[in-house]
Amino acid sequence: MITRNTDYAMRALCYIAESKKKSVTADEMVGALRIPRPFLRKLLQQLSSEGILKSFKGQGGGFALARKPGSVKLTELIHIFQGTVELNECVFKKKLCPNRATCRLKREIDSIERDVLERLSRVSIASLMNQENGCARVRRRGHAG
Amino acid sequence: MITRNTDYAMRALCYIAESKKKSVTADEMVGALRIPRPFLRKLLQQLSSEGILKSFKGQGGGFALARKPGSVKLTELIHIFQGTVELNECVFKKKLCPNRATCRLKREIDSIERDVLERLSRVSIASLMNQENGCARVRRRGHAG
DNA sequence: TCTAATGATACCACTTTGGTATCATTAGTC
DNA sequence: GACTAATGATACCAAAGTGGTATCATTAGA
Repeated sequence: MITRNTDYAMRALCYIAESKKKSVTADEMVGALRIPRPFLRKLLQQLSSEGILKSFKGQGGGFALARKPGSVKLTELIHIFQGTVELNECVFKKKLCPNRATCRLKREIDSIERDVLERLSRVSIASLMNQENGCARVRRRGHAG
Repeated sequence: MITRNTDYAMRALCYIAESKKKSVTADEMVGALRIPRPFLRKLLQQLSSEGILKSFKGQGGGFALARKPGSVKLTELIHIFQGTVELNECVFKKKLCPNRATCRLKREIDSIERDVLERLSRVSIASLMNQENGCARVRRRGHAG
C-alpha cells in the first residue's frame, strides 16, 4: 500500500527539514538513512522535478525543501510515487454493476478509502519533525519496528 | 489493496448465499458474475479448502456455504487471497529505527491500518446480501461503478 | 458407462517494485 | 583551466505479485 519509494521519501524529507544546513547531499543521507545510493538519488530527483525539493548542482550542492514542511503531505508523496490511492478498483468499470451486493461492497470500500485518505493527508513533514513539540526531547531512542 | 481474487470471492459468496438452491455450480456463476471460468474455479476450490465453502462432486454437484453468512468477513477473504493486510511494511524490520520521525511515521500508519482492519472486518457476506433489510426491494438496478 | 461436476497442479504473461549502471551537466576550488 | 564534487537524465534488470489458462484426475449421478 505504501511503497518504499514513499516511505524513503518521507524519511529523507524529514531529514532535510531537520538539518541545519542550507542543503543536504544525497551521500549524507545515504549514510544516515541507509538507503541504497542510486535508489535514493533517483528518488530525490523525482522530488526535485515535482517541486518539493530544490536542488543545487556542483560542489557544495545538494537538496533543500522548496516548500514549507507543513504543506508536504503524505498523500502527495503517495500520489507522486504510486499514483492514485485506491483500495479497490471496481471490476465493472463502466458497465452496470450486476447486482446490489456488488455495488454495496464498492460503497463500503469507497467509504473506508475516503477515511484513509483523510487521515493520510493529515500527516505532513512538519507533523513528523522532531522540533514539532516538546515531548520529543524526552524520548531517548527509536524502538524496533 | 483489494485484489480481484478477494473481490470476485466476495461476489461469488454473496451469489451462493442468496441462491435458493442447495448448491450452485461454477458454470452458473461464470454466467451470472462474468468471471473467467478457470479463474473462478480455482478461487472456489481455495474457498472450499479453507472451509468457507463445502463442495459436492459429480453430477448435480456444486458449492454451498459451509458457515453462516454473518461469520464470513471481508478480512478473512483478504487474508486467504492476499496474506496480511499491511499498509506499510516498516523498512527497518528488526533493527532500531534510526530516528524518531521514522517511528512516528510507523505509528501513524499503524493506527490508520488498525482502523481500516476494524472497518473491513465489519463487512460480511450477510451485510452485503439483498435479504438483509427491506430497502433492498426498492432498488431496481445497480449503478455504474 | 457416460457425463457433469469438482480437485489438483502446472504454467504463463504482464505489471509493479526495488534496485543498478552509465553518462552528461553544472559549479566551486586550486 | 583542470579537477572534482555534486546533481540530471536515462536505460536497464531481477524478483515478486497478479490475473489468467490449460490439463488431467477424481467423483458421483443418470
